[in-house]
Amino acid sequence: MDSEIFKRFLEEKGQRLTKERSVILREAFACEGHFDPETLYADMKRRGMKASRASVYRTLSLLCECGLVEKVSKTEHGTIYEQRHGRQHHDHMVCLSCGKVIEFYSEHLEKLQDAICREKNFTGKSHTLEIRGYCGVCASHHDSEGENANDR
Amino acid sequence: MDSEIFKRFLEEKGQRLTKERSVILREAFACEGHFDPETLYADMKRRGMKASRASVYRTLSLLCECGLVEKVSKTEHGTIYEQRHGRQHHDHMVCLSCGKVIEFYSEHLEKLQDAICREKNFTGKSHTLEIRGYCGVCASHHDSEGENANDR
DNA sequence: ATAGTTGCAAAATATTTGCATTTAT
DNA sequence: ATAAATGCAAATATTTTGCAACTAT
Repeated sequence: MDSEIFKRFLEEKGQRLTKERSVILREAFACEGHFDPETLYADMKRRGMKASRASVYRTLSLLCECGLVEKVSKTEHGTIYEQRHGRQHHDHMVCLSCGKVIEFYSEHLEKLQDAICREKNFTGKSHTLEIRGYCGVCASHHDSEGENANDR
Repeated sequence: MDSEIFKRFLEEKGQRLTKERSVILREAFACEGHFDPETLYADMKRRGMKASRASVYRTLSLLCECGLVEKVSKTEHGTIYEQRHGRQHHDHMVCLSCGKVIEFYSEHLEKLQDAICREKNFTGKSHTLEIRGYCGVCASHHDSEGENANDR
């Protein structure tokens, strides 16, 4: 179980798995995807669980440290985290027309990135690859329209 | 010239290319790579050019709007921008510790993405790949310590 | 005169930290 | 009794915004 992993991690540092930390861990893992500290805090409050905003931030740091959670990116609306335990890595294709998200994974792609990191003397910890374009369905309807110029 | 593009863009909106905006544009294009608003502002001041911090932020927004500059990512140390005009596509590595951005380009990587798209029947138009981790300098400090990327 | 721009200082946002109090062992 | 954790409020850091003064047409 995830809380066991966290507990062991904390004990190794002479720290404790408190009620508050358990609650925050549970919340983080409840949303099987991405989350940000404020939303997590709000959801927690709404459900009547008690832990302060400061504890949310402090606990998320710890969860990152032990690898159960990972900082994915920073946006206008704050840092985005995702729970990492038991989830396999994948990348995304996003359809510019219908918004569909296609997940994919390529071993070859991963290896290639490792090689590039080595070449640049960079210790890669995670990555995000988003390919924007048109899914099969939309691509066929697409020939005519003028579309947005968000290309790179 | 870049300032011509900017000027035309502004005039189309009924706005003006002021001295301050010119200075900021010049600064942004002076550093042939990445920059953040604070550094740009500091450099500008150091060189004795006059424009307020507020104008820096306001002008960077405009430059993004017209495509001469692009927001690359947000780090602990602020938003990173890069100048886009006449520059070829590349991807990024971002150091989680010091915020440094390393550019890279791999033909192989591009080809591989094309192949994956074909496989998924997806028509790729553009992509963003960000590899997060630790640059050579930070990685070495990182081994010894207890894994804390919160250096200030 | 008018519409746009500037700089400043205050506000907004997100996150971190100092500290007195509380909690677990 | 001791070490650690909590909540709060204040502090930071980055960015945005309101507004009075300024500038170009």
